[in-house]
Amino acid sequence: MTKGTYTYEYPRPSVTTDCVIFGFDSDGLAVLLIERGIEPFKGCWAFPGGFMRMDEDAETCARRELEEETGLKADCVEQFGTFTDVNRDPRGRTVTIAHYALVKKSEVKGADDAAQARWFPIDSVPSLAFDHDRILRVALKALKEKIHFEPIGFELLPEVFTMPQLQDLYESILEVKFDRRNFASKMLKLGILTEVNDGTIRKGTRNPIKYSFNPDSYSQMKAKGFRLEF
Amino acid sequence: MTKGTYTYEYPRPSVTTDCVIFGFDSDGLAVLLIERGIEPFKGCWAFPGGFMRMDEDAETCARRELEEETGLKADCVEQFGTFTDVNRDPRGRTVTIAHYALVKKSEVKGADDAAQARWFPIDSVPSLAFDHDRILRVALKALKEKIHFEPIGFELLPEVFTMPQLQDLYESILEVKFDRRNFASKMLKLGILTEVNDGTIRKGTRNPIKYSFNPDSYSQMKAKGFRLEF
DNA sequence: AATATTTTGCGTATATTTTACACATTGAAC
DNA sequence: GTTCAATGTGTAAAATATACGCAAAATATT
Repeated sequence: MTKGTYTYEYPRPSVTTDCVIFGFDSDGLAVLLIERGIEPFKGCWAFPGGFMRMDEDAETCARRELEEETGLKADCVEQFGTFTDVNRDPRGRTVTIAHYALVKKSEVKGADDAAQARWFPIDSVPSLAFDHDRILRVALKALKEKIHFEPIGFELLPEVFTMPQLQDLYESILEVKFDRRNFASKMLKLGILTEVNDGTIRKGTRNPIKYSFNPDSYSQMKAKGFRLEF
Repeated sequence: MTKGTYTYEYPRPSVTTDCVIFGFDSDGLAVLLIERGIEPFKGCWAFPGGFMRMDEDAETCARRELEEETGLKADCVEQFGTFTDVNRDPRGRTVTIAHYALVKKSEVKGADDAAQARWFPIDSVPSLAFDHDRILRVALKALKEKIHFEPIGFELLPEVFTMPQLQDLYESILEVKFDRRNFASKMLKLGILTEVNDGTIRKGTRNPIKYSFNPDSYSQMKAKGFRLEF
């Protein structure tokens, strides 16, 4: 990106993207934050993000910033809102197109590359820079609504997972408790899970059955029209 | 808005808002379009919209442009997506924050003030300027999803309406047919409708009962937590 | 004017879905 | 070894959704 002088007849706001990165493991839902090294809000935690280039669209920008700042490549990146408050950035008028990214925390290695990146459990997120507190609230709301219609949950789990893990995930995101048996039967009835035989013989019921998400069944199901209610 | 010279170190896209205006009457769902008087896309139909000022947020901008170009003041204006394709505007890099506005078509008088504004039934919309075809598709999808959770439908009806009208509205937006009796009982059971006594004595069943939306009951219901499924 | 048709409200029977819940098995904890 | 917690399976009851009949009167038809 070339620094120089760009002149316009009317003033223009800066356009940035921000990325709310959701991860999930046995400790529940978490978000990846970056500690700001410079003013404003130096030392505060914030979402990775940055200025949109003239030759990239918003999602491309969000993915680029995500990788630059955290080393992560997410499969699922989606915009959920644009934040335009006049005073949201003390440096000057800036609008940000906010995205969420869903990553398999189990596969994340590079997150530690960026020394100042850290996962925070969703209920232990500190006060954030700019209007990022508000952005996080909206992101969570968007995630909750989205999981009712699309199986985004599977983006957050390892390739192979168990029914209790899947239930934990839904319960973490939706902040409700389900009956174990009803959840399992409902989920299996959807027909988008494939039982994984990893060679080991399941002796007791104590060690759970392993499943993987079946994208083919899902596309079929989607084509027919369906409901994914929880 | 002052014209002049504004210089930045990095290039910036223009930021606009666009407004997909939905209206409803006995002919079904419709959108209000503006015929473009200048290039590019001169003579094409498009959504009202324009450049965001430095002292207004996106929703304020959308409302302002809406009023300037159509004379309408909508109660309900909400952003549903930001469109950022690199080549979406031939004049230069522009991102637009798209909103939908819901207006009571029965109360619209000023729409004809703008000579080149016209309502189009939703299934007779011509090919639009810029990427507005795509924006309309996304707007309709957003509307469909939204009506499942919030009673936005009432923004589109007159203050006083009948059950068949309400059903027509839901059927127009969701593109499905409901059983008349089941729809009515479901809707009444929500407890957000108030029967309106307009003095006239209802003799036959042929002339329908008049209702109005009760915002108080709705807020109560919302506070308790609820589902608005159709 | 007489008759047929459509529109509206109300209520009920049936199918489907959701919810609540008990027990047997076995790994883990002590 | 004994206790505890985690997992899989199935069933009965409750709630909800669906399908549909009937009567009254305005409107359309002849």
